[in-house]
Amino acid sequence: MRTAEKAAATEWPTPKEGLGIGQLENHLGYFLRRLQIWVFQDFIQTLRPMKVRPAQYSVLLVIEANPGRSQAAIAQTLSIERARLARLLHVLEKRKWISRRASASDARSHSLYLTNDGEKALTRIKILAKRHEAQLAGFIGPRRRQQLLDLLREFG
Amino acid sequence: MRTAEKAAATEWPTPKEGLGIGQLENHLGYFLRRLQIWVFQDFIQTLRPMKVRPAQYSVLLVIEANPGRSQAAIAQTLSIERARLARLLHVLEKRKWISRRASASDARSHSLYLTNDGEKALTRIKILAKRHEAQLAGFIGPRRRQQLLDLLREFG
DNA sequence: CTCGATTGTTGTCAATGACAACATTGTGCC
DNA sequence: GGCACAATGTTGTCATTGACAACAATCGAG
Repeated sequence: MRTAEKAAATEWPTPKEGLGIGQLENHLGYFLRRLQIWVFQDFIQTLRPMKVRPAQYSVLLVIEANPGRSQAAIAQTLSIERARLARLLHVLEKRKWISRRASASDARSHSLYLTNDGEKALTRIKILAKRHEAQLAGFIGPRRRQQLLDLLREFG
Repeated sequence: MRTAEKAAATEWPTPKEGLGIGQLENHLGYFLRRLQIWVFQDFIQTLRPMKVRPAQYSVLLVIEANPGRSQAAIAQTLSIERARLARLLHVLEKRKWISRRASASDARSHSLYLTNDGEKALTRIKILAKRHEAQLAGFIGPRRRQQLLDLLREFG
């Protein structure tokens, strides 16, 4: 039993082609990262016509879903640092996709909105994002994609 | 039916506390990245006593599982660029954890091995890594962790 | 042998996350 | 009202990571 335990814990199948990954097989983070990299790569490629990166896209969607909120609120929602969000917004503002207005209730904060240009752009962006999601479903299978989404969504 | 479709596609629950994330709810990449960041953060924190980062850890495990292989083979296995792996190995070599020997069959390539120090360090590293994985199971639940692992492992 | 491919290395650039400092403004407390 | 402390947005800096290009040395096919 002791030897069986040891064997079960240390032996890993070495595929004929390529190398084995050893105990990485037991690490969720490894596979999580590999898939995440694939997903982001595909997203960047698919969204290249609009030159939108994942972080920018997430900011646009959250502003769309919560117009008029402050940068701090957006940053907290997306777990982005305020400093980083400020720079992201600077780019989006230069592209005329968002506008910062002075908040009526708090002179420190800015209220964030999509501009008309931003809404138009987001419409096109969403079409590409949908295509990306379809490609992802093709890569890992629609069923597995939904299972992963359900599992991960529960503690966003 | 048309209105129902539209409602199902555009309305999102806005939680009482915090902001909604809009159509990000439908993007696997978003949740994938959030969990991956949590996992890596916890890994880095837990492994801090050994000052090992995820990439270094993965390299050590793959060398352990495939001693004597070339940098190109390791890089391909982990989908790391040769350039990046070279710099990673420089650090590991300075810490006396790995050794590069001239390959007998190919003068261009190096054969990679763990040193005795490297094996000893890896033993301690694995203990911390196991602790990290336990913490992850505590965070998302052991059952969900296993489900995610099974789902993700199928197309490493 | 010659030409193209492979291997390891170095340099550079962009994106990202982390931290610190700062001016401005809000809030709680006396 | 006045004061200390917190929050907000901004800028600067640093480290990590991935991507790409160039290079010398070497291999392999023809």
